[in-house]
Amino acid sequence: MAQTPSRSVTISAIAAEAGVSAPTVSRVLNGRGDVAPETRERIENLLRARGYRRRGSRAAGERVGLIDLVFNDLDSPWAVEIIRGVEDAAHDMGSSVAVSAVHRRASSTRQWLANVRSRASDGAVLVTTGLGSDLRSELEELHIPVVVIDPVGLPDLAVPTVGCTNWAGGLSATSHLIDLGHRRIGFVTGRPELWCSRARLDGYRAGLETAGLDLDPDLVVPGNFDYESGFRAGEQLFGLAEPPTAVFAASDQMALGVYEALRQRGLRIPDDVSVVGFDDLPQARWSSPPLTTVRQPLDDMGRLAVRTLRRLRDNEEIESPRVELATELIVRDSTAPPPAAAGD
Amino acid sequence: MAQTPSRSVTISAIAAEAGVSAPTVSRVLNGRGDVAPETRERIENLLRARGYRRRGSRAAGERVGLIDLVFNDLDSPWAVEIIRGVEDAAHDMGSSVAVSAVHRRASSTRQWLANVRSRASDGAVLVTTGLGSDLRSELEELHIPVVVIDPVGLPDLAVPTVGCTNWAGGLSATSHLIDLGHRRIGFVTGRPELWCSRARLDGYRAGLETAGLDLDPDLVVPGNFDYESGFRAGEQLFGLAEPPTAVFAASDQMALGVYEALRQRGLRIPDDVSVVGFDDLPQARWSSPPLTTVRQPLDDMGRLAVRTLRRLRDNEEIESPRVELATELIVRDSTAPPPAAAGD
DNA sequence: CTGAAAGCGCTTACAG
DNA sequence: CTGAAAGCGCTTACAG
Repeated sequence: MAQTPSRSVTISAIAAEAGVSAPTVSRVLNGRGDVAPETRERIENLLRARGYRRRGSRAAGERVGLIDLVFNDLDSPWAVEIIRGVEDAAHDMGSSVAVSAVHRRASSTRQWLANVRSRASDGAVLVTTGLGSDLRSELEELHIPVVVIDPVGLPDLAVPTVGCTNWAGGLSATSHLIDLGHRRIGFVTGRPELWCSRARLDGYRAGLETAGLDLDPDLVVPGNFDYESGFRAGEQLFGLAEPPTAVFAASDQMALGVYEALRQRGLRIPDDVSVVGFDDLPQARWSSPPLTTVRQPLDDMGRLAVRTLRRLRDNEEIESPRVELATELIVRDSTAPPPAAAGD
Repeated sequence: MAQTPSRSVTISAIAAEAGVSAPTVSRVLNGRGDVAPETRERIENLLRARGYRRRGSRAAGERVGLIDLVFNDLDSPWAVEIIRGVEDAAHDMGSSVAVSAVHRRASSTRQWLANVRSRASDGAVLVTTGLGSDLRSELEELHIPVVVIDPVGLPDLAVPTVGCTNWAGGLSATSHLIDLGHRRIGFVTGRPELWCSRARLDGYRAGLETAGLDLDPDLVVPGNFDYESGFRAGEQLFGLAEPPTAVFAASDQMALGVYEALRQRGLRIPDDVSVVGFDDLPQARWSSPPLTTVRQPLDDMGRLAVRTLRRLRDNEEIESPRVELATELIVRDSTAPPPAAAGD
């Protein structure tokens, strides 16, 4: 897993290997027009294969002072949390953070890679929601160390990954509701194809099991982490003949959707129904009532990712390719004993 | 206002001016120890005065492909909105965005400047909440073009600034409530030292005046844009003998604080009280009920800032040192006719 | 503590 | 379309 030192991947090295002169390679790099198509292709392949990166007059092992932080897109409500952590840790080592979103625009990734190559950086932190493994291999070709932050939890051991304990989080949220006296607890799932969704669901199951409760399949409704899906799930749950007295949503966004569904039905939180989320975005604190939720330490995950990047750069050992930080239940005002039990 | 081309601010130029050799300047730049203190100081001053920036083997006018985006800190709930816009526009011109927070840590700014100098960038977008004009002048010394995004609205003509129409926004929110039939409308102010707060307040005043309503000083309570201050303002307003039927808060955060104050008093939105915010953060859409608010086009402001930066770089004309983008009232579910008027 | 010399990585005319 | 030569911005030994 040690990075190829890439000491001598210079223009002239590439030129020698390609059997051309340095200026020709330079022309290819700078997109000048007048290079024979086949020469260009040969050189381009070589550049990729050898992981060429512009080094200007910098010394071989010198730091650039820049770390790439790559998102799929910047709509994710937790993006800032991660940015903050990454910026903070990077700042401590005198680096800046280049934030990019590679999105939908497919051409985008290509262009972005060209840009990364020309301006160089000391490493990349990828925030994946299925951020293409193709991107990862392309970056590998640039011989830039890569760490993946994975709030959605796809375990991939080919690359160091930072995540959080989704299962334990799901368990603690469920246990909290059970401890309050709830017996019918709804669950709104995350996107089923993501591992974190399964882990949270399994945590919910484990919580019920521990308490000797049966899982009622009607109470598990699918969501995709979005507000809207939470809203629809809420409508479905409270349209049931025997609705739950509490809902655990696998994201804060969905929990807020449940809030709105409850409000529209005239149900009060937590008097009539308790709600728990997952993430602890700032919004959780500012919702009305403030949301009880499972905190995912996104900023710490960002910090750890940067520190891991540094170890990779320095060729130090990485303890484990996958590190999970602890989640923590944050109890606020959206949970209370169920109405029936209140009279007990 | 045209930027000094800084064509020839090279190490050897500085060396010549300082009466030393190039290697000595290089040593100062790289923080090597063995330079006489007074030589070092002389060179450092010169570097600053001439705006030296490392250029490696890049050609004179060549782009670095990096834009700095500087926040005071990354807690501001609108930070991502701006990041998204800046990233988008930068991406379109093949640049990356280096996001930094200079915060409380005072040493920070110095170190950050050193880093900017060594890695270079094509320009800087500062997001100010009173981001020191000292920082701005330091950046000027680096001869990096600077544009200020100012969601809080300090007009400063020394530097190109992008803002939004705070006054018009305040007016439209107030008129909306009046049109619904409200006559007692509370206002929660922003931080009084910021211009945007005054502009929004004046928009509120103008709205009342247009409708021939008197301003009741009891209905104007101070806030500081934060959630907590909104909560306290809500408590104060609804502790009045004659409370308002609607509240216009100068930020979404404060509007959400008002939500919570109302919930705790058992008052319903919009049935009992209408609430309007300002900003249109994503949270506004996800609050319960979804918040009617004045949209501040933060992403567009970011995009415009980048485009202005490019014009500065290319020495093109800037139409105006201060551009204000239009705000827009977004009507959602937190506003309705007042309870009394409902029976009319 | 400082400079003359050599060298590195890259680009820019120029010539064919 | 390509290369030999010159040159630029910077750094690294080396010598004093």
